[in-house]
Amino acid sequence: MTTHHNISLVIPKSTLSRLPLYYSHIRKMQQQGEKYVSAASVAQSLNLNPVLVRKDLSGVSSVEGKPRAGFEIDTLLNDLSDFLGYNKVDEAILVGVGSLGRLILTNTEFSSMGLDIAVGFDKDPDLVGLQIGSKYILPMEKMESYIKRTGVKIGIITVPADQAQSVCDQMVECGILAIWNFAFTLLNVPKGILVKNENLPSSLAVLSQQLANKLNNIK
Amino acid sequence: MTTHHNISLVIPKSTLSRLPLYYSHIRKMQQQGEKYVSAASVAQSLNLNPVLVRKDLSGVSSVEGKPRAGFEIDTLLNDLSDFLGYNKVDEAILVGVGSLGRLILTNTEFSSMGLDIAVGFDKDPDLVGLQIGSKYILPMEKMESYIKRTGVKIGIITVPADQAQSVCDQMVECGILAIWNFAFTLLNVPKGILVKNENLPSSLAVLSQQLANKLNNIK
DNA sequence: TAGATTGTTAATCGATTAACAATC
DNA sequence: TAGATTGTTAATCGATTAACAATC
Repeated sequence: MTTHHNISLVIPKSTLSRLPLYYSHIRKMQQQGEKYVSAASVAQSLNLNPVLVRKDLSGVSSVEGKPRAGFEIDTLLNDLSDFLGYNKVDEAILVGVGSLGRLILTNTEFSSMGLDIAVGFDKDPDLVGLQIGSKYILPMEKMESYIKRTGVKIGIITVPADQAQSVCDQMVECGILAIWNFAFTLLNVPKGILVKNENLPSSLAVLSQQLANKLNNIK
Repeated sequence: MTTHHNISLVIPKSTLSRLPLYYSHIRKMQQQGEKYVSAASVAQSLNLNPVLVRKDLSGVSSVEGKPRAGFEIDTLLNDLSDFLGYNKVDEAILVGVGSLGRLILTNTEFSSMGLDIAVGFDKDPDLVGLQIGSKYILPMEKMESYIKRTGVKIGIITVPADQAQSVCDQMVECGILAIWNFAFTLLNVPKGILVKNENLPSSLAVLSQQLANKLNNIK
């Protein structure tokens, strides 16, 4: 007996972070004309433990996989994109239109993944009014009314570290519920507000320390 | 009895990824003229469990913290930057001088964290020969000889996903040992090669799914 | 001294992996 | 049928948290 139809199934974060990888890999197979895909083959291609992939997929697939064959690709991709919210678009705002902010604003990939960054905000008057890609830059003073009017729930922070907390506070005050933080600082938020930190220095630390250990032959 | 002097102490990845945060927070306190810092206060400022911070710090500090006072800031910062390799500079090369590649190439923060990106490589002849910030762009054909001549061990991949594996293979072939991958794809590498993936779509998936759950009141 | 803070040991929690029966 | 693949249950592993004695 299996539990299906992802209703109220709690999917762990770790699984969630692998789903986009599965999606893009399986998408590629679909484009190559494949009709079926097995968890086993996905595991092999992505260098993951097969049990892990089976468990992940069985958590999101609306139908059981068929022994020997695997999953029907069309159905599985549909379930994955449903699950990842690629089918319904979330709006977001971005604050801090420096080089990183610009990069994110103009990246078209996000929209295919269900995130539409509606506008950018910046305090620099020289930037205000400009159009970056197809996105307008508004002054910080308009953020509050914008959030309240549109009900947007996701905020992206790409300001320097020392301004991040204050931007964050403003966002939360106005009703933002989820924050994607690219500033190198941890944010203090009230309980219930979601924060995802994108922390390059931390990643770098892990990598270079591991390399140092390796070179020192400290297993 | 305490175990100290981080000699061959294995520090878990999770700890490692928090150290840069500690460093930058404690650095700030130093600049404000503080002499001592307690694990407890760091924990509170960064919204972390105090036991976690104590354990992390006791793993890297060369001296014991003093009950009631905490750690002497100067010593602790020194230990942290030693540990994180901020004192000795690692060289790296970057392949793929698109907008993200450029951003990383010109980011001066990395050099203060012990990573010096020496040159960029790109296959686009229009980019080759250019100087981005202070860094030169070389043609892909020169990568092999560059790596072999300089003995550089870290490679940064900022090419599109469909070219990432081939760039990775070339790097490994030439002797790169650690790869920082910004392309949205998992890389296949021989055992023993370190890879750190910087995966924005995965982060986004986690965040937006959590938000969706929250909005649906599915606890 | 009293109490804040330390470092350690044990308990808990969550995610991954191993083992295995079921099935096309 | 035989064997590849499935989904599940139990074991393992690693990281976080709780409890506590030691100390300035």
